[in-house]
Parts: sequence; C-alpha cells; structure tokens
Amino acid sequence: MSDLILFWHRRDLRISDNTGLATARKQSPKVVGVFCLDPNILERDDIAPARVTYMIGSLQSLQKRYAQAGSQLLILHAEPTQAIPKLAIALKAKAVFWNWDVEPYSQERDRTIIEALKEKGIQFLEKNWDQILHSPDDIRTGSQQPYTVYTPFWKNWSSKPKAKPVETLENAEGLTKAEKEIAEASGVIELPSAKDLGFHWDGELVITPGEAAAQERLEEFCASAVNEYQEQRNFPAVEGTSKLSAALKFGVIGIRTVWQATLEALENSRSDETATNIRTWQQELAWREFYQHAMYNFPQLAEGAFRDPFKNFPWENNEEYFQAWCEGRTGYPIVDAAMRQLNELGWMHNRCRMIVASFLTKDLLINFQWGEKYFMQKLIDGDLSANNGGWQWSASSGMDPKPLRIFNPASQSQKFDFEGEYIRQWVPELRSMDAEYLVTGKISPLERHAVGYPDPIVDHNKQQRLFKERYQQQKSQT
DNA sequence: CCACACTTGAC
DNA sequence: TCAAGTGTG
Repeated sequence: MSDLILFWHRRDLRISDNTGLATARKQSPKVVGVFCLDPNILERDDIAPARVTYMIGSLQSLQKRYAQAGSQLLILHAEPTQAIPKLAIALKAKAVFWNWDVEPYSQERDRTIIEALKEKGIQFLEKNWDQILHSPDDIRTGSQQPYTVYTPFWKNWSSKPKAKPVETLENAEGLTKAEKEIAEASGVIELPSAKDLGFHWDGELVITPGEAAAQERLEEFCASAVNEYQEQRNFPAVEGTSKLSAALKFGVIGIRTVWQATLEALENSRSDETATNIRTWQQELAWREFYQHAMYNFPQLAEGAFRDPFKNFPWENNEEYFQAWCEGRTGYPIVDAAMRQLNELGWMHNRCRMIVASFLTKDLLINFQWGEKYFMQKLIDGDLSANNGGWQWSASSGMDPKPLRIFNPASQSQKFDFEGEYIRQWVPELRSMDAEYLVTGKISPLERHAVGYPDPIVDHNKQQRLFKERYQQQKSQT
C-alpha cells in the first residue's frame, strides 16, 4: 500500500494550480485533503458571516473535487496544533504538507505543528509559498532590505519571471474504510454549515463559492472588463472590477493561473491602450502581494500604525459617530451609500472603501483600527494583509511617503458617481433627488427631514483642518 | 551624499 | 500649485 500524505488546506481551497498539493501528489499516489475549522479564528470577534458562508461553500465544492479524483477532503473542528498532528499520527501518514502563509498567527501555529511532526518523524514542506508569486524573502532592495514603497517594489517584482500554473490533482487514492473509521475516531466530522457554526447569511453571496465559479469569473473578466479596467474600475455603479477578491483570499483560484490569464490577455490585446488597462490590473495584483510581503516582513503592522506620528495619535473615537458611520447615516450620501452596500452585500467597491476610510479617520477622527475591524466583521473578502494595508494607506499611517491624503466626499462623488446612480441604489430615501444634490450633499435640513435622511454629523472642512492641526502636533513631537 | 521619485487628491 | 519628507538607486 502507498504512503499517505495528508494535504492540509488553509487558504488554498482548490485542487488546481496548488503548489503544495502538486508536490504531494508527485511524492505519493495516496493524497488525502484535510481542512481544520480553527476555533482560534472562528471565535474571534472580527469574523464576517458572508466570509464564513463563502468559505463553507468553497469547502463543499472542494470535497466534491476530491471525491471526483478518488480521494477525500477530511474536516476537523478543533485546535489545529493538536488536531493536525493527532490525525497524522493516527493515520500513520508519511507526511503532512501545506502551503505557507504570511500572517503572524499562521506562522506561530505552523511552527508549533512542525515541532510536533518532527518529534514523530512525519515529513512536512518548509516555507512552500503558493498564494503569492514571489517569496517575500526574494524581493529586496539593493541593500537587501524589504521594500516599504510600492513603486520600487513593483519595478523589482514585475521584472522577475513568474511561475506557470502547476498541475491539477486529477486522481489520488483515498482512505480505506478502516482508515476512515480511524479518522472519525481522531476527530474528523461532516462539513458543518455556516449556520451550524453560528454564522447567519441569508441573502445571496455577491461572489459565488467554489473553484469552477472563480475560474469562470476570471475568464469573463479577462474577456471584457479588464480591457477598460483603468477607468471603469473607479465607478462604483459600474461592474468594472474583477470581483476575484474572495477567491484570492481563500485561494479558490491560484495566483499563477490569474497571472497567466493577464499574460494571455496582453498577448491578445489589439492596442497599446488595452495593454495599459491590463497592466493596471497586474499592478493591483502586485499591490495584493506588496501588502502580503509587508505583513511578513513587518508583522507589527497588524498591531497598529507603521509611521511614528500615528503611534500615539489623539483620535476622538466618538462612539456615536462610529455607530452612524457603521450604519450608513452620517448625512454624507456617498459615505452612507457605501456603508449600506457593505452591510447588505458583505462587499464594497474599492473606490468607496477609500472614501469611507478617509471619512472615518480624517473627518470623524476615529482610529483606523476601528474601521479595519468593522470591515473584517462584514467583508466576504476580508483579509488581514489587504485590509490592514488599505486602512493604513487611508489613515496615512502606513508605508506611503506622500503627504496626508484627505478625500473630499463631494469631489469624490463628482468624479466617480456624477449622476448619483450609486447613491440612489443604496440610499433609497434620496432616490428622487437631483444628481446635483446627491453629489454635493447640499440638501436642505427641511428636505432631509422630509425623507428621513440625517443632517451631516460633522462639517468636512472643519474636521479636515482639525485633523491637519493634530497631525502637525504629532509630527513635531516625534 | 545626491538626484529623483513618490496609487487612486484638493483647491 | 501644493501636497512634504523620505525611500531608493
């Protein structure tokens, strides 16, 4: 009988283009998948029902794909540092393979598991990267330091050749009946629903779970919207973005597959203009990777501000303002539309993520970490590196040597939702108003009250002056 | 140490 | 035009 290799899926919920899984299959025909529902993660207070629902749906389709290949995906619901070694020992596995992750929690957990496996002589893959195109140890400045500015990172990163997608798991031997019983005795359970885990999401998901849906989404995007990406991605009322964020967060699609698709789109592009649009999307993929490398190299990013002036910033942290922001009743139409989209869909257009983040930090003077956490509680694609990177960028507390960037909600509406289409969609009480009023937000108190729409909770001009003052103060003190 | 450059902006 | 001072080569 062949040696068993357990492949531990974490944020790589697919059998195609999976580097660790492909390596496992090359070493043995008997490869069985395992996923551990981790209470350390699921019991945190920053978990979104939409995200768990997407994850469970993707696990369902992953189970089907394993079954089609002739093997199984086993489910555990327990502390992984105990449950993974326990299962491997019980099944007499030769090895447990998995793909490496940049998050501080994952790295600590994995080190503990490696110690336990080593003790039992069970093999593992050291630092096998899968969800990024280059190892964060490989992208360095001339003085061997990690990059802290995007553009030089991009120049270096984009000049390096990228790996092609790796082989799909076409067939594998699974557990025997007797082994299945051993697995069950070692904690393997049926896949629970999101509801079983205490997460309720009743609406439709804005992104369909599973490998097939992600692949389809990629092909559809690369066949059309990517060619006008540079401009169209900015309009929140337009479907101009890839909507691949959740699939990329959970590795429901492989990043090499995505990159390959950009190269093919470039080859097929008929004009320089189209090529520029595709390259703009490539740059967004590089941003994702920049933030993952940053998290790996500077794990303190997860704890708070990166730049000194923001380490002890005198935020107001007004609870009522925060509630108004969360619920989309700040009295600023574009901000409220965006927050309501987030609450209803578990997803927000990227342009609006920047607008509401700027508003929370620069206008309401609330610590970006409050907003960062709220996003994690709602987003289907919520990811530590990407979310933290975005929030620190908006707060001006991150890796951006540029001056303060304060978004004006009215100018943003004017540029990106000039007909008020997005606002009307998400703030129904304003639906009958002329675009001019929606965009400028200059709606009289009388009219606001008539439709039940709140007065602005703060004055943008006043608040941005206040923010700048405090920033200058902090800068001189540090 | 110098020269150059720096996601998405505002006025 | 001012962002505004620092990362990077």
